[in-house]
Amino acid sequence: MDGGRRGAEGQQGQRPVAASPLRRQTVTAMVADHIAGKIIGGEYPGGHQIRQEAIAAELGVSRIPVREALLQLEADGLVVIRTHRGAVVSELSAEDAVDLFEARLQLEPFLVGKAIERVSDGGIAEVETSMRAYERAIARGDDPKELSRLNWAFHTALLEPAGRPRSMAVVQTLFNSADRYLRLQIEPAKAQAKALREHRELFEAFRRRDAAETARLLTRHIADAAGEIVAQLRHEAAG
Amino acid sequence: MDGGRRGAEGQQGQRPVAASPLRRQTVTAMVADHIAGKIIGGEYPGGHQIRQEAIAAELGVSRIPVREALLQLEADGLVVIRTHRGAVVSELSAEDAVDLFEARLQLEPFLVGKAIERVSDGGIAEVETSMRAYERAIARGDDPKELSRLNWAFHTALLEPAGRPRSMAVVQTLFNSADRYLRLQIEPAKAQAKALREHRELFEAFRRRDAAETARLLTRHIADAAGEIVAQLRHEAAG
DNA sequence: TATTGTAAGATTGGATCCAATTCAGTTTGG
DNA sequence: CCAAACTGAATTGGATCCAATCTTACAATA
Repeated sequence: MDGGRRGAEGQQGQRPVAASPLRRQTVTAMVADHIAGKIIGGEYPGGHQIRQEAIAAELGVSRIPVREALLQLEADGLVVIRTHRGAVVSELSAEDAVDLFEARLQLEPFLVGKAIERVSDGGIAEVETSMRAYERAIARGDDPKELSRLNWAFHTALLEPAGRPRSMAVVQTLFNSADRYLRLQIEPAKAQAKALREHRELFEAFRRRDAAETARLLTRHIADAAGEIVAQLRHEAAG
Repeated sequence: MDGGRRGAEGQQGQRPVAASPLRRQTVTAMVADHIAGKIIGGEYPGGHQIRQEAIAAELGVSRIPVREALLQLEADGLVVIRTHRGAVVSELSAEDAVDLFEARLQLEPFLVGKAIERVSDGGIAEVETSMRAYERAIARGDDPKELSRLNWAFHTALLEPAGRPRSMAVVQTLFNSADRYLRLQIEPAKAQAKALREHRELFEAFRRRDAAETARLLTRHIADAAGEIVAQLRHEAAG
């Protein structure tokens, strides 16, 4: 969800402790997180015009960090900037969704295979941890934004052991660009139960270090989500 | 090579013609192109510190557009920015090269397959055009930067008909990040002859709309380049 | 009426100036 | 003699102000 924004050096310990434990955060990074949150949370829908002055006033900063934040968000695929016309929350056509998901389908199964080749027991434990966190969040009925974050954390845990940071960054961007549309699909209880079951199957195969099976499950997992999102987008476009 | 920088609305007709044909270019875009050129051309080697003030003075602009240009270049993978520490031309380890090229190996053969499904006769003609432009440039002995640009134009022509702009953007970024290291490999006459032969084979298979063969050739083409670059990087790291 | 031209307001792009952080060299205390 | 603390310049991050561009509404003309 974060996209690797720099500036935050760790958790943000809210309280003003003495000898403040490194809560250094550049204003640009704060603004970027703020806007990204609104977009991912659906508060700024696709097509929404983002006015620099409005954001600046809202956060009590100047327009400079807002502009630089928008540039980063454009790199993450969340907004589109046109010269002298400002930033608009990027919209996703059905074709774009197919585009993004098929790219993920090429990359993620491959990466998970590499991950299984190299993963340590600790890495497997981390996958289990993030899976359980996701399950707990569903049980608690957490909001979609949090669910999305944890869903992505699970995917990250699966792929991270591959040791391919550049590919991971690409996959992250692809995910970010479609993320908020997945939110609609992940809400219904039925879809949640399905995602949960698929995550468990994935983890089981991963734990057994069964590369072929894991790749197959991951492919199906992504393709399923893609199918539903594309159907939804086509439906919206028609209606 | 461009990465889709905005601001240029067409060719830049140098002369100050009456009714100037839309030579509008934002300063940020100019600066970004300038720095990108230096990096790709090898003038700024990996690890080189980029000082905002120096660039600003050199181009006679303020530091604001320089900073924003650097943000765009970071998205293109050409520089790395660390808070309060400025931008450094990104370096490529052998592991990074493997990372980048294997990602391309997942995406490009897939995309060329899609391209063949959908390509028109005009699209095939464009591939031939860009291939011939590359051949002429080699015959003329053009500089490595120009060769790199034309090599990429050929790849673009092969993949563009797939109609997958998001995937294309990803591939472009992956290419940009390794591009300038390929320069070293592309210079020797022997390597040039090989690249040229492979391009011809690719075009032939593409023209026949032989998806399987084209994908196979493209895979080998990319893998070959990857192998040489990785070997070179390992050599440098050792020596 | 449809189209073109024009002017005012809104909005973004860029320059200049100030603040915060980093870094290199030096000093100080052990 | 070395490590830690300090001091200054160098450098980046951010605020304020000005310029360039776009948008919208309205008027003029065919």
